Amino acid sequence: MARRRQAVTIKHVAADAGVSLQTVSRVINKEPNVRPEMKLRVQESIDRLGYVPSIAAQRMSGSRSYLILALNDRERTIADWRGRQGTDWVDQMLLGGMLTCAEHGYRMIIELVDTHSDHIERELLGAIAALQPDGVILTPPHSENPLIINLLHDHKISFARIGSLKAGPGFALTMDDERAARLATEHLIDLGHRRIGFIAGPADYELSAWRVDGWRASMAAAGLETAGLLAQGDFSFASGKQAANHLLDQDAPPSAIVASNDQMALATLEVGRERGIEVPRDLSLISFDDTPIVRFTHPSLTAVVQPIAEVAARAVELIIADQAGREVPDTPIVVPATLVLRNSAAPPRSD
Amino acid sequence: MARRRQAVTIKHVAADAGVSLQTVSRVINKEPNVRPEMKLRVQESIDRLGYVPSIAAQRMSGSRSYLILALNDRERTIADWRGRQGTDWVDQMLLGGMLTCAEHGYRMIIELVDTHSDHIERELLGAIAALQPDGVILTPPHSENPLIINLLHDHKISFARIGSLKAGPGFALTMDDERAARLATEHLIDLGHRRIGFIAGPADYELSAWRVDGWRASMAAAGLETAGLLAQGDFSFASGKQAANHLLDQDAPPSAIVASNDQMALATLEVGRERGIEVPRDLSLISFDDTPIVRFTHPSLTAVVQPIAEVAARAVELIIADQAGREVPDTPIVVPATLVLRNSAAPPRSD
DNA sequence: ATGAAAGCGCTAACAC
DNA sequence: GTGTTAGCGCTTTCAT
Repeated sequence: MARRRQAVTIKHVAADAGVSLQTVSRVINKEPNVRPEMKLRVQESIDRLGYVPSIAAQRMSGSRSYLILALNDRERTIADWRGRQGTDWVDQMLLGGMLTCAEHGYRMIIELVDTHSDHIERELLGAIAALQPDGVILTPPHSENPLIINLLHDHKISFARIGSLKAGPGFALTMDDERAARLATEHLIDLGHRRIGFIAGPADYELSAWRVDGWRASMAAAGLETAGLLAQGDFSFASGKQAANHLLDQDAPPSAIVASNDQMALATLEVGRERGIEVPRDLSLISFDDTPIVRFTHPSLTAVVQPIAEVAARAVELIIADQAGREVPDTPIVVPATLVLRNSAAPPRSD
Repeated sequence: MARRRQAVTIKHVAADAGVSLQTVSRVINKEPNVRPEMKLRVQESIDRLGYVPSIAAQRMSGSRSYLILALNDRERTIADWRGRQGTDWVDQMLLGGMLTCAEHGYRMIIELVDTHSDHIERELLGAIAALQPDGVILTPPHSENPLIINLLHDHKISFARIGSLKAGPGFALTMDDERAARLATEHLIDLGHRRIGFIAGPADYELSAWRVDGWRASMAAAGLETAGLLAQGDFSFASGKQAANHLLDQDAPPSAIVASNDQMALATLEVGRERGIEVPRDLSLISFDDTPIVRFTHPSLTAVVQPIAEVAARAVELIIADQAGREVPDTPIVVPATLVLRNSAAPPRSD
């Protein structure tokens, strides 16, 4: 409504310090070719006047926008928010990403995009045109979407791909899902389990396959069968119930199950309850994600912890380093997941 | 790094449609004085070219920034994120706020500010200067902070105060905490409780007092004592334990307790467990907030549900309406909290 | 109803 | 090392 102009502009600072706009600009952007005393004088004026550069104006004249976009899947994110099941993926992204942004004078903006929509391109172009972000963070299931990757690459926008191993444009960051699945599986093997079931995530998440790979690898290394022990889920509670029932309906049901996410683990817990199977006495259970609620279920769940905040922080650092023209590694950054032991995994019943 | 210019600008559209910049601008901003046919022609060019206005440029020339800032308390928000206790305040703000923003072509940016710091003013001015937001949403405990309110008012920025009843600059929105506390208290009274304890929140949150008021009012209306039944907490788990112990140490301990937030309710539950007091058999418990975890505790908690998403959505609508010069109500918007019954409240033991 | 010109705050390119 | 100039993409005036 109100005609709002910047109260203190670079002009005011320049006048106050008795220098040219350019010199002020140089000080702001920490550019060379300013005598220390000049720099000091300008900085004093800036502080005294409380001057803060306008991002819009900076962006207009072709410099950075100091904005980093974090892309998340619209459908799933909204469903998580609505469902209020404690999924704190976005919060952890903000914790790691936003705080790291702030350290460098950047801001992070959460942006939701449709996975399956064909106007994903239009959506993204719209966001880019409107905001002109300096960088973009891709999260599963978008991290290896060729449409998005090419678009970002063509626009010469720095971007990070969380949950990806692929080389190519953009920085890959991974929590090493394959290793995480091995961690979980091996823990169960160590406890004495021989038949360990696995509930997989949906195929449009690359990490789903990696987790299955990890489980397969551990089983193979221990000389254990996997036939009939893999069930397909889609990360939803309903699919988890179906998968758990499928596994437990077998003639030789598993004595332990690893679920690819918390919702499906919760579903497995409920299926157990329905069937009179007690966890962990009759069935051991390990989940992926370690969202808050799994600490409050009965029993609390042994789980794979995803270091989302840490990964988001690293992603932001990579983008900013790239923006600054600094060298960035071109191999995937690995921030390994860990296993937290709680009360849902125990040795199998010796019957 | 890369010199990134807008791919498609208003100029391209103007050229493509064979009209002046001004006409395109008018179409974009839905201004009057454009013949329908012109409008159509321009719109076609816009669609074909995939043109999206640059927020930075719009902002530069003195119009809106289409940015709304959601201010949250830095310390508490970060603690919540780190603690991973399932607090989903920010998520619910995003759910209601961001989606409503999107409907109107706005974006929401989460901003953290220090409550107690004296550079709160500098911080806020910095955010305003850098981002030039069209609106700001204040959340407790900032909703009635005179420093912030005056600053925003002086800058003629539309703002909403969530969890406030005060008239004055900015739009007040409330979940009617007083009524919510009555709801909880009366439910316990209806169950037959006579001695109902209350664990209050910290004084720097206005809503803390309102909740106490509600409890007092209900108790008084039912002719019940409140002496010795009020304990002070600060929303932390630790303070909740202390408060619960204090209440239960009395000669005539309460048979029911209302806690001003989930953490303190959880703490009360734990204190009960430590003292061999079973909920709800020996002690009924109602919590405020209804964050995800209280559905998974044993027993699950009867709780006051805060319609945060709804309030955030309304706040955004008010700001946008104000921006558009539309009339906005100057009385507080009330989005009442509700009570969800679970398993932590039952009739008192008849001993 | 439409167009032309001026300028928003800042930086890049080029002078000095 | 520092200043000057010319835009960036858009919305305001103000003409027509």
